[in-house]
Amino acid sequence: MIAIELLEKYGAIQKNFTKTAVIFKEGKLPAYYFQILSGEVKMNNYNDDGREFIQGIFYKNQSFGEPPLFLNQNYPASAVVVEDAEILCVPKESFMKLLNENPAISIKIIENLAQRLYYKSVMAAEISTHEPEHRVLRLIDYAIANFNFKKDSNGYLINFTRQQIGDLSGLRVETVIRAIKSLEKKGELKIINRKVYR
Amino acid sequence: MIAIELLEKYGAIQKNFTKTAVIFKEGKLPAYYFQILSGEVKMNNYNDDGREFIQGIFYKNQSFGEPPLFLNQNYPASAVVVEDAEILCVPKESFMKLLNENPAISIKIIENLAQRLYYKSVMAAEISTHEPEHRVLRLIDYAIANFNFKKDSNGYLINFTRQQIGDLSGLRVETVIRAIKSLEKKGELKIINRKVYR
DNA sequence: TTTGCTTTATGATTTGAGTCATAAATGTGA
DNA sequence: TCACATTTATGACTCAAATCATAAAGCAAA
Repeated sequence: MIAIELLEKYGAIQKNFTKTAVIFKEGKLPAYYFQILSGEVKMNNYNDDGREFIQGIFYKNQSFGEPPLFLNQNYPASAVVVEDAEILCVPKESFMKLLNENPAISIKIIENLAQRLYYKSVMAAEISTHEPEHRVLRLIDYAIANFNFKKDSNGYLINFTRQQIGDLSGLRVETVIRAIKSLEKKGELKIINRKVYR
Repeated sequence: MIAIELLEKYGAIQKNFTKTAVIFKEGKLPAYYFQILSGEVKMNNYNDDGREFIQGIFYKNQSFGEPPLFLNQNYPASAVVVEDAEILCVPKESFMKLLNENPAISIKIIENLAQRLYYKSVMAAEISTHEPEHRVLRLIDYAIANFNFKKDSNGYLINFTRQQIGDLSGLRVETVIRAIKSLEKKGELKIINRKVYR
């Protein structure tokens, strides 16, 4: 997260998007640095038969879509608004200027990218070698550690739908539902009127 | 890749490792920045029943294992020598000093991490939503674009064993062998005395 | 409050990658 | 050159997750 004043100094403009709006499309060239002021954004892919994979979900104060920006490559995934969002957009050229003139920001960016790589590494190993229950549990634990899920007397409320968990972990909804039920039986998590707690 | 002279200025020492040596273990805290002078290194995980997943393979002039270094987190995977390797190691503290005193290097690091995130994004989507042939082909194409595989009249020689392709794409050897055979039939690649060309 | 959409849920069936067994070709080191 | 490990290869069988079908609960908006 970069200070809003700094972004504004480099020509950031605010854009507002409503639910389901597409911020950018897979395959397009990046033109902006994006930082979320409010709302929720996901990055996703679709395979040939329309099956979705969610690369990540991003919230207030988080940025997204930087890697292709730094590499001058096409976006490997699309960005879609999940909850109405206000987003600061800094044009590529001025963002690069910002970086060059503010070395401390580079370190922030490095930490941010490192964090996301870490997540991808863990999930890659999960997805390719572990069974569904393990995958679901790991995803939930990662989400607790990284998103600000609310904690109450039942534990952390996992603010994902079963479908989202599936799309993040490469499983089908039904499989996620069954995995969650089974994990509940094993005492790994709780289901209280359809909401998942851990 | 950071200039060797610069690394030496910040106290880099060279260590030599032989095939199968473990440079660091999953779960340990990072203490060094590593850059390869010669040889080949893989980063990998094992799941509970001993199945391997290869996070990435690294060659001359490449660095590896930085994300946890920047985050003060445990390594999410181990680093194992694939071909005898000479490696420059810079102690964490002096590497951080190097970064602070050389802002241009930060940009390099950012580009490097961005590149790896890009790969992980593509492979994550592949692994979780595509069939084996697609996964194998994408991995091969990525490898051609990023490693210096040799090109001759038959095309690029894919310098991976079937097992390595499997461990990188989350498939079993037999499945990879069958996928490659089928891709050959479809004309997507060639097999010339057991070697894969594309 | 009615209508329609999303989310959770469950059972039956299918299927494709994993598993197992086996072997030949190749490479490596003693 | 011999012994052993690695890599590629193929066929038969298994099984777990995907698929398909269906439905009820919840929610959102008209």
